[in-house]
Amino acid sequence: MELDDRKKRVLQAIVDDYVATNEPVGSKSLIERHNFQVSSATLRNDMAELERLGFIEKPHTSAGRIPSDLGYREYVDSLMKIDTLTQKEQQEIESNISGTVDEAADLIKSATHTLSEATGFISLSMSPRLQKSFLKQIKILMIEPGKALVVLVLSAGVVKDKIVRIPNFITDEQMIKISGAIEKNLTGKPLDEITLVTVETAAKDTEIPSGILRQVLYEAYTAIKQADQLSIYLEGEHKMLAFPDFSSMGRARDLLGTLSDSGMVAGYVNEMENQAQVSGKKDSYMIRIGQEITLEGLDDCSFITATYNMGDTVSGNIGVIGPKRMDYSRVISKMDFVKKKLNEELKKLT
Amino acid sequence: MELDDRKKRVLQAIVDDYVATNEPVGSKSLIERHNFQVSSATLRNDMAELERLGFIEKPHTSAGRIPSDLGYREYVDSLMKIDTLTQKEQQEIESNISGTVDEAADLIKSATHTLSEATGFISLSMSPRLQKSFLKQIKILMIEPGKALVVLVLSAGVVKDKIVRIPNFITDEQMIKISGAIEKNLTGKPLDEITLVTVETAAKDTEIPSGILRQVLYEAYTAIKQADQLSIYLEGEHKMLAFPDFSSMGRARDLLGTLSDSGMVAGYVNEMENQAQVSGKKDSYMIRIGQEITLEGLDDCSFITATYNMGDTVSGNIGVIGPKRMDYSRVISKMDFVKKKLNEELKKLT
DNA sequence: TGTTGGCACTCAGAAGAGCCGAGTGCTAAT
DNA sequence: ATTAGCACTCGGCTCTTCTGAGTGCCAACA
Repeated sequence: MELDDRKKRVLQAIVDDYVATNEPVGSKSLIERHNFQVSSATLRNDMAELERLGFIEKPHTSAGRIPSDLGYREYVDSLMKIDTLTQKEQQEIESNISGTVDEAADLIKSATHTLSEATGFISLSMSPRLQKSFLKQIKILMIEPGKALVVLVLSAGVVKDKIVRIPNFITDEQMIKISGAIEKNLTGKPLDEITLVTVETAAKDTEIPSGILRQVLYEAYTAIKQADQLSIYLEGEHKMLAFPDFSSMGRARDLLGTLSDSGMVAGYVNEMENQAQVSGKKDSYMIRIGQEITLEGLDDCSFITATYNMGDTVSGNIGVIGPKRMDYSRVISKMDFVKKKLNEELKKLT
Repeated sequence: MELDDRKKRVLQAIVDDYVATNEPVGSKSLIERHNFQVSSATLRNDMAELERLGFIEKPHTSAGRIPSDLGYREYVDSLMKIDTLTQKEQQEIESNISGTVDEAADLIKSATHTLSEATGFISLSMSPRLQKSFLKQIKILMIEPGKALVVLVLSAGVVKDKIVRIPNFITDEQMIKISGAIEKNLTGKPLDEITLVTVETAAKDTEIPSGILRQVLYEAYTAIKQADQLSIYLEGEHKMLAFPDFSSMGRARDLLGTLSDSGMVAGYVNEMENQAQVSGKKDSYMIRIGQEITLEGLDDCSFITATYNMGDTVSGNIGVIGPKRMDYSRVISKMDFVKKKLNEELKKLT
């Protein structure tokens, strides 16, 4: 069922007006604000049709119409055109993201912050998926008898460390040997190709008794495996309280409650990313609207994400969560620009 | 002006009832719930007196009384008695905090989480104040030409690292020399005694050209200085939305907005800690009620903190932020127990 | 002097009535 | 297919009234 041109314009106008005013929009106000060359009665017919098709709905009999989830979906898929940012908007974002930061994590955080500031909504970032990054260096440093520090330097400028317990009687010299052997054999390997076996084989030509060795290697292995754990960072949650859409408090609580479970949110972002990969995404962004979001309490939200890249093989996500009654075009263009800048800056770190 | 015994009981009863019901409490309901051996008229006289003294107030003429900030203050200072936790409550906390964690930061986080769960309020923790910790190890590892990693191992099991830029042409051998020299001379020094001069002198007997050396040392120095930056961790913000005390949305937004500025909150916690030190605190906790809190939007909250210890010289804070209409005794006893457990576990890491 | 019963008074909040007006669907004419 | 016209709907605003918990105060009492 294809919408004719005018109906498309009507839907578009309804979304635009509703986003701008937060009031159900009626046929008459539609005529006033947009110059349709027809009468309000005609629009009423169109609106009845749009409602029958599920694109709009009315909160109650005597009110105007508001877009349904499907309506928003149609809007973002085929009706809206993405704006370009003004010089000033670009500058504001640019000046916040670029700078003299040497750690990728800081850069990503500052991009997240900028994104929340620029949109006025909740922003988030996922840490890079490091399974595909490779080990540039690995060192095991003795801290004190029984305790050592595993330091991993990964491609794309990421460093991870972990304190591990080791047998008490291992000496500095032994540890240097082990560390050297592991480093020699694992450097250059992608994280997801490193298994416990790989690690154990890596150190087999040291002449350390295998009992001792095993435990150290096991700890080194877990440190490596922990390095690619995903983490999520959220910012600007409180901004949602400013929107009338969440004035009911119960809704606000559900929303913030769900978001406080960062594991769950991270999982959901991952899912979005995966689905986009499978379906051969054509857009630079992924978007979920209202009930499409399976997280509890986000029924009145839209969730927009994009993918940033760190080197050739490693990527992560940034995203925005806002009321589904949002200016999609503005948000998407801002997110896109933030992503672009972030990619550029990340490249400089490589 | 000392309160006589009955007036004390009245104030106590008012606080208790108001905390339990969130309704202004009147003379009659006071008689019903507590067995005062006098009539409601007598209590009315007492209440008038308490109001004159500023301990209680009425929201409007025809309502009961609610405690004022001063009333709560009197309550926590001299009226309440701290409960002891039940076996079950203790176990719940214990099982969450102890465990096999090797990093102090993780331990503190899990204590914070437990604290929020146990109280139902916002909890927070400050990272340990590391100025007084001493350097156990410092290593500078080459990552690639122009880039190095400074790794600091501090007393009390804290590790910090920082990627720094260095002159391109420094060789591995040179770096090992520099690293060794710094380590030899700085190990064992408290962070706050290390200055740029200390660092520069530490490496002066390497035979590296001083131009090159200077930059590396400067970077090492900033890495050290960055290590003791305070950070704050907050959890459970959304829980506040459940309380009728914050149902006005505007208040909720102000509260969460203020809390999202972590630097500001950290500064305030610091201030509380310092004032407690100066005034020779006698309690194991610090408490600020309502308007006593200078942070914007926390007028309806109480802010309770305690100090945890990591070794002899290093300490940090944990705390709870809840509605000032809270069960102080319960919260304080829980926080105290969490702190105790946290201290025990931290000790194990040393 | 502290305590009590009694009484007039207050006032927030709930409940109900009425109105307004933006918006709708439908019909008949163009 | 479009339009004018019209009867109808109903959320939300205002206004009023009512209710009841709670108060302050006074005069009597122990």
